[in-house]
This record gives sequence, structure tokens and C-alpha cells, in this order.
Amino acid sequence: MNLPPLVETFVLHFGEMGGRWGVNRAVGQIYALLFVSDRALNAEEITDALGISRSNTSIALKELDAWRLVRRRHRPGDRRDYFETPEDVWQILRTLVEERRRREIDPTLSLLRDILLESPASTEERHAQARMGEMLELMELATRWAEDLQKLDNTSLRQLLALGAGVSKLLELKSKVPIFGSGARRRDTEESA
Amino acid sequence: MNLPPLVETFVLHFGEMGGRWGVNRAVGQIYALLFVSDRALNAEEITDALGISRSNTSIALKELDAWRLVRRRHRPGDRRDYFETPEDVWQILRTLVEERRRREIDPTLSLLRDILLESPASTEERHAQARMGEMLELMELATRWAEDLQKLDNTSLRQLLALGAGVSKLLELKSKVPIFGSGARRRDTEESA
DNA sequence: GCGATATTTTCGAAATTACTGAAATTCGGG
DNA sequence: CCCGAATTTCAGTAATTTCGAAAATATCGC
Repeated sequence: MNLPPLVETFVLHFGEMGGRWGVNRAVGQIYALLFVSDRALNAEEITDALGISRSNTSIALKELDAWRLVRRRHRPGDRRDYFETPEDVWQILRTLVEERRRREIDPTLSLLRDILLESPASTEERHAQARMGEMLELMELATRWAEDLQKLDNTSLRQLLALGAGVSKLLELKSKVPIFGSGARRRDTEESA
Repeated sequence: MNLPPLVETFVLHFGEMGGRWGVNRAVGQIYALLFVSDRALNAEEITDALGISRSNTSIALKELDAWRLVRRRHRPGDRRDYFETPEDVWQILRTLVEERRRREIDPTLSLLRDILLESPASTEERHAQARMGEMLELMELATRWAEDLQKLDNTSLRQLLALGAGVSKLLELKSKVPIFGSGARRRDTEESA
């Protein structure tokens, strides 16, 4: 591996961590490399920098593409693809949340909806359905939340994170201020806009 | 597999999905089974229900234990461990967020802190460090947010999720209401409590 | 301590997944 | 079209993970 020591440490770490979040080592390493690189890199450069095979690079890049975590760029007079990560880390966060939702939540959501349509044939099944119903409700909330997150601009997203548990204080406030309180909610928020 | 059809579908699905979030099939299946079961089950019952080997069950249960996703219970006059998931799906959500943070974020956080202490030896390294700094900042925010989440009660947590992007409206409101606006923040919130 | 029962560990086979090198395909410019 | 560079696909191999049987260990009541 032919990299500045500081970058190499980072790249190796991401390779290891890759396993914990469902991608292989090469995918993790390439992502890390592109993230800290000050320019877009082509597949050949990536292969050399990481000491992996060219085909491995190709497959890993395809995977990163599927996750929408890298962009392809082109240079005039050069047919090669150059890869880079988005500059904006907030955008990266949005993409991650979105993709994880799509892969980890959505398939289960539709399964749960299907199962809950069936009639239980026993007490056990009735209980099982009740539990699945609880899970569905929570997942639907989480999904909607993740969708909403996509719409927030960087500043709001940062504020939202920074707020943290403070949100409960804010929610108290909301219920105390008449025009934001519960009841006739839709109309009221329209008026306030 | 010896289960009501409705439950079997659910269990098989969780087995498949297990792969996508870093646990193996047996772990996913067992979790699903315990989640919908109306009583705690012992290792033998789990083994029979799922048609897997006893040792496989044992290892998978240990893994679920490490994730703190199951509880062990005991019955008087019975030495066997009985396993169950928490009743409260909100508590389950908290545990999941907490554990994923611990496994997926924390190790990277400390690596980033270490790397950022070193002096860059080149322009490349300087840029790399700058990027890592951005990542660190975002991860620290996310971490703090996840920690705060642990402290919210079920009602607040539900409200927080239900609020979604509405939070930005709420943040506007906050900045407009004098006593909650920026500046002398600590004093003001104390007064309002 | 002893026997009975439950749990954990060990280890080899089977299955899955990751990686490579070579061959095939695609693509832009003459 | 045809050439050559670049990329992707593919088949074989290597590495890792999963799985189950059996042995070893721990725990309880007696």
C-alpha cells in the first residue's frame, strides 16, 4: 500500500470496519481513500494505492455506486472514469440514512403489511400479529422520519442533531404556545407560515 | 421448521435480513421468534422450532446477549435459561441505536481523534486531515444525539419521530420566542422551567 | 462428592463469500 | 469499420463463516 502513513491508517481502519456495516474490505478501503483524497481518482490509481487487483477495484466501485456513495467524473480527452465522494459530509449522511432505510427497513415494512392482512388461526398467531403490528408502527414512524430528514438543509440538520434531547423541552414549549398546541393543527401551522 | 405459517414467514424473513445488518441467519431467526413469542423460550424449544443445531442456538443466543437484545429469565425449579425480548419496542429501539453506535461509530471516533493529533507531513496529508476533521465533527454530533436519545422517555421519543422535518418549523419558532432565542440560553431555559 | 442435566468449547466438513488473473466486451478516435 | 485503451465479466481458487457432533465443563439437587 503506497500512501502517506496517516492516510494508510485511516484506509486500513475503514477496511476493517467495512465488515461491521455490511460491505467488504475493498469497498471500505476505497471509500476511505476517496473521502480523504484531494482529487478524483481513476480505477488504476486506486488499484495501485491499495495494492488490490484491478477487477476487485471494479466490483467494489460498482458497489459504492449502488450505495450512491461515489460520483463518476470525466476529464476532457481522457476516457477513464474518475471517482470522488461528495464534498459535503451532510449530503453523505443523508445518502447513508436513505440507503440504509431502503435496504434494512423497507423490505421488512412490506412483509409486515402483508402478514398483518392475514387472519390469525390460533392464539399464538394472534399474539404474533399484535407484536408485528407494534413493530410496523415503529418502523413506519422511523421511515417517515428518515424521509423527512432528506428534506432538511444542512443548517437544520446540524441544529436537529445539536438539539438532541433538548427536543423534549422544545416539545413542551410547543404545547404551551397556543398557535402551535394540539388541536386544529393543520390549519394553525398554515396560518403561522 | 415447526411453526404457524404466519410466524414462519416472519422468522425466515428475519433470517435473510440478518445478513444485511451484520448478524447471521440463526441470530436473525431466533430474534424474530422470541419477538413474536407470547412466552420466554429455552434453547431446546428454539432449536426444535427452527430446526437448527443445539450448538448453533447456543452461539446465536450468546450473540444476541452481547447485543443486549434478549433477556434471560429463570423459573423456579428449572435450571434452564429462558429467553425473551423486551416487551417495549421503544426500549428495543434504544438498545439498537446504542449498540450500533458503540460498534459502528465509537471505534472510528477514537481513531480519528488520534490521527488528528499528528502533524501532516505533506499537502495531501493536510487535506486528508481536514476531511477527517469534518467527519469527526459530524460523528461527534451524531454520537451525542444518540446518547441523548437514550434519555428520552417513550412519549418524547414517539413525538420526536412523529415530528420529523417539522423540527425545522419548531426551530424557527424557538428563535422567534424571546425567552428561547439564542443568547444567554442557559439562564433563560432555567427561568422557563 | 455423585449423578443428572445444561452449557460451552472444540474441531472438521460444508457452504458461502472474497479475490484474482485472464478473457471478453465496451467505447471513443482515427 | 478497426484499433487500442479501459472496463467488466467470468471461472477458478483462497479465505472465511457456518454448522453440527461430540467432548469437556459447569451447576444443581441430593
